[in-house]
Amino acid sequence: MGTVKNKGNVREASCQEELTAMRDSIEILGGKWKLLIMRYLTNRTAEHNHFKKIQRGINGISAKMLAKELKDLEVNLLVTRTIQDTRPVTVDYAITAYGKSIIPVTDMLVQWGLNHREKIKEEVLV
Amino acid sequence: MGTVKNKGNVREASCQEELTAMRDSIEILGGKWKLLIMRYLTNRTAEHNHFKKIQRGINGISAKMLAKELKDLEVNLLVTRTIQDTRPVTVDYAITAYGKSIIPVTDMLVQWGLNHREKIKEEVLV
DNA sequence: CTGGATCCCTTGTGATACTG
DNA sequence: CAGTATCACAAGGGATCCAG
Repeated sequence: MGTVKNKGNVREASCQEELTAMRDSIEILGGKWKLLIMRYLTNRTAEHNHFKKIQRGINGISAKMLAKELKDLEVNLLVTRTIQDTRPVTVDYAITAYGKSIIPVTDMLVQWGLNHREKIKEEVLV
Repeated sequence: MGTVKNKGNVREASCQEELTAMRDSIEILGGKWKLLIMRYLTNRTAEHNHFKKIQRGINGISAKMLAKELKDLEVNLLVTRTIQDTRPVTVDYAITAYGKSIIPVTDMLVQWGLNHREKIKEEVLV
């Protein structure tokens, strides 16, 4: 992609583009919680996920953090926020169609994490 | 995977395992730089990559950060560190066979980042 | 060139208390 | 229940100087 000058430069250019793209991804999805939240929501698209439920589902996250992270995700069109007309009030969060585009990312991270745990075991034995 | 008690619990258990696995991944690969470094190195397995060269390749990273991140990656067996017998001394870094296991992860992030940029364009037009 | 040491500012994150 | 406000601290990260 992009302007192709010659064999030597093509690769250079695309590598830099790759790094830039990764920077974007990391900026939006980075940090300790966002991908966990996204994964949690993708695993429960069938249910209503209100604030407290999500907080209980993601071990260790504080209300403050969860609120902030959800807001960020909403701004980036990855989740929706819906105020339910209940008493007391609840707010449901759901992953958007676009938000589902990050499933491959979390899939890879889940796999890698599981694999890494195996790797560590091996290393200890060796 | 894991112990299967009944239909209802299976999904619960595996979901928590997924989140735990992701936490591991995020802990090891998280932050602003590590995945960029890994990507940089995977794109240049054929070459010798010494410290300064990497720093130049990854826009904006300071020597302090690069040194720290490379050390972390080395501890986790993702990169190797080789002191070259040159004058003045240079040190080469290379991705390990195991380190290549994160290529799928960075691939997904690159793709997502590129895709996201398109998405943003669309949104602006709408 | 590599990269440790130091200083310092910014940001992330947690704890707690509080409001609608 | 949802979410904000506040305080407080740890971690992230930049700049600079310096030594092997």
